[in-house]
Amino acid sequence: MQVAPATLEPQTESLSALEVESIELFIGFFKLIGLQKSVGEIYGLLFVSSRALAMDDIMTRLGISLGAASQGLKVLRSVGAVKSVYMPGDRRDHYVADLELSKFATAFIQEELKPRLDRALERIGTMETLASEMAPEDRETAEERLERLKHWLERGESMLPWLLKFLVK
Amino acid sequence: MQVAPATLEPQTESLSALEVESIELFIGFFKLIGLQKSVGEIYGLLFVSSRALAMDDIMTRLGISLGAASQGLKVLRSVGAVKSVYMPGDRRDHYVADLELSKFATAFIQEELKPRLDRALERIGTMETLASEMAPEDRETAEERLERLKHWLERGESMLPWLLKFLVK
DNA sequence: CAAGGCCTTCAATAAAAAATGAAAACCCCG
DNA sequence: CGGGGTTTTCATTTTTTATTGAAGGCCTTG
Repeated sequence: MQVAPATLEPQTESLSALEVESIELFIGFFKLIGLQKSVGEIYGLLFVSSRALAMDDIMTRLGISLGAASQGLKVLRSVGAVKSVYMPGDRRDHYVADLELSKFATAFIQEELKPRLDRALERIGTMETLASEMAPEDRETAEERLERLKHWLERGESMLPWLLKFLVK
Repeated sequence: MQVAPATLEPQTESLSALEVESIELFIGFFKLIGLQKSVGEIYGLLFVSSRALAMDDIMTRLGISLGAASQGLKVLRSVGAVKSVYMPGDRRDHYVADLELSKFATAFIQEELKPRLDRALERIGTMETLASEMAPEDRETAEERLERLKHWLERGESMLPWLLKFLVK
């Protein structure tokens, strides 16, 4: 009968100091643009890896579950932050980090920021209608403020194309 | 003896359609820059209010707790999104929304984005040292990628002053 | 300087978000 | 097709984050 290992810890092959730094860096970054920890972990690991990793490697090295790895990779693929490469003689997908960092910013701007600005501007239209039906003294305040907010949002929106151009290469 | 009200619901004076729209709009916005729901609610309410509101009013109208109102106002004061005005004959503080919307963007950039970029650039310094001690084939990959990341971050950082100038007024 | 209204704090609770892993689906290749 | 390796899905559990409200501090006022 086989004896149990000396410790009860999950046997994650330990990460190098470089990997740890990279992972922490990208966790922080990705959180900022609304992506979760496990997504940042995976990208951080791949970023400093000189070879492509299979999902299995990722789970083991990071000590995360199968589901988390699968979902994390799905997100990373969807924003183009990761691509799979063919490995002869291995049926598993292997992933490498896409180094075009601007993709994250682009995805964030186009998928988070822009839609939110559009939605807000629509909503202001609704609010202008509602405000127009109010008692005069309240109406004036509301209309002035809505106008102001609208201007500011439009200004923000007008900046996005420029911002994109600046960030992409 | 006074009879109890007919319903058991908390007697939040109901919000107008305009207020609801405003609140939803700012909840969304504030979430984007990492502020919580109750903070957005309070600002949204104040934004369309033509008179200053006491903390008590805010709690009642929004149906949130004393603590949430207090903490929400604290956050809003700290980013300058709200200011208190003096109301003769009333000991309570009364709040109005500061309409300088750019303050939110500015606070976000200076208190969230900038520090994070600085921290990331520091970290890259550490990583470069770590990379230089690696085996040649891995070292080369790591160094190239770190260089690339560094460039991109520096580029981002260089954009911040411009962005601030654009957003403020 | 005491009483009471107003506000803040913070430990406890509730709500929301993320991670887990078993079950099902999806492939290849033979 | 059929078996087995690989991946996805999703109900459950865990973790994280936000909210609550009682206790206590701070003022103002009488």
